[in-house]
Amino acid sequence: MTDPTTTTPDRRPGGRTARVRAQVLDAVCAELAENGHEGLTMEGVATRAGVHRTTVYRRWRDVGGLLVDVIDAAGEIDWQPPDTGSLRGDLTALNQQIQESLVVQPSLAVALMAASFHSEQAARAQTRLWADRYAQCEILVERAVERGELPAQRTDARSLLIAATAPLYHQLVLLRADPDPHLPERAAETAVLAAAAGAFSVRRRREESM
Amino acid sequence: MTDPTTTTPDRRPGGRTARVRAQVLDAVCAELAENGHEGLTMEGVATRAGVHRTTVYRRWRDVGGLLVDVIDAAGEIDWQPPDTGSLRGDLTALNQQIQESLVVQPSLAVALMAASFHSEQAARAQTRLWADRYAQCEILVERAVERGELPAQRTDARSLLIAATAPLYHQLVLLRADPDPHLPERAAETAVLAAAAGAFSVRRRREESM
DNA sequence: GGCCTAGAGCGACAACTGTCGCGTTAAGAT
DNA sequence: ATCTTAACGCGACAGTTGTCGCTCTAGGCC
Repeated sequence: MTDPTTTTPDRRPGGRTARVRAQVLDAVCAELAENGHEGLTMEGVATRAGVHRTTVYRRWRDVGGLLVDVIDAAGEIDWQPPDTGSLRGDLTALNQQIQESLVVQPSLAVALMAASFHSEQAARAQTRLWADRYAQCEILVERAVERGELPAQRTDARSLLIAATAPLYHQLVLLRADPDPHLPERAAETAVLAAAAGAFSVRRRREESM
Repeated sequence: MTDPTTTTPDRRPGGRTARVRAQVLDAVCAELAENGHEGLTMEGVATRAGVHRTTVYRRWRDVGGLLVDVIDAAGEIDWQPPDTGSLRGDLTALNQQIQESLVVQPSLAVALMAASFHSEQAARAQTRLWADRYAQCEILVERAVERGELPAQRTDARSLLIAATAPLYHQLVLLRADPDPHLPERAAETAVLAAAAGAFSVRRRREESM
């Protein structure tokens, strides 16, 4: 029945344990969505998951531990960057996805960001997730270069992506401005114009001091 | 001694009351700086301020109330946007100020941002402060137009400012990247290039759908 | 100087949070 | 089927947080 090559002398990750983990993580998301990151409490999660407080404390230690697990789980669902046929279209679509995730009520994304200030571990998990996503998105820039939309001169993909997406996060998360339906497109377009003007060309990296 | 025209029938804002307030607000900043937003507790503030717990609870209600007061106090110190003689220089200088405020350890700015997720009131106070600062900065753009650096065609100053500054906040606050000494200048330059390419011209506001 | 009272101090209290030791359940291996 | 023990359930516990009623101090006014 079990694979004889894999000896499991110690850990016991299946059955009840796995079920408890699933219940608890579901409960965390539900609580986050319902009460925001503020209302996320060990007690509440345990109760909603139908599990004893002590269990949650033992396995996840604190709220930060719960969030790490949730964030890591979010990183495991596979996500593909948009592919619309043009850089501007791709960035706009990407920004629209971002805007939606930040604007939807309740926003798990915002709750995770807010909550990741609570715990160093959660912050690191969050950082890892974002690094992955931005790395995945670099293909947008590569495709644009192949299509000839950007000069063959290599472009700093990451900077371009940050420039395109940062205004959304800034407006919606930090400045808490009302969502602007045109913002995704305008931010994307701004980045494309800047790229066309050579703002992200790698050659610029060599200091041309002010 | 007291001004006879100002009748103070109810409130009693002077003397001990004012002293207590000053002690408490100082204590909040000290605690924020020392233990981060995480270690900010009513108890700790009261103790450090040499004041009884109940007093803090009564006057500020909760941590959010304390932060509102601190943020509002920060808004009262008068701040002037840089004036270097060129748009690129101004934005670079602005970004350098931002980067420094975010990177310095401990960063009161980061602590306030993180903490403003705790309380709706603190978040609003924070939003007000930022709105003020960005409004003040619009003069950078006006001066650039007067100098002929930007087309006379009106430019959306706020969008330009956001585009120039957002990458800093995004990298340092949300992505938690290591500070890049060139980032302030590069982000400023990117915004200037985009502006020169017409990315923020008001005419664009009329929808040219994708 | 003396009076009035806003606001601070104080201690007691209930509610909540996190920890611990021990008994029970069921996953995994034979 | 049976055994071993990882992981969960449980109740008890100390420490912390926020509230309340009361007393006392000192600011503002005469």
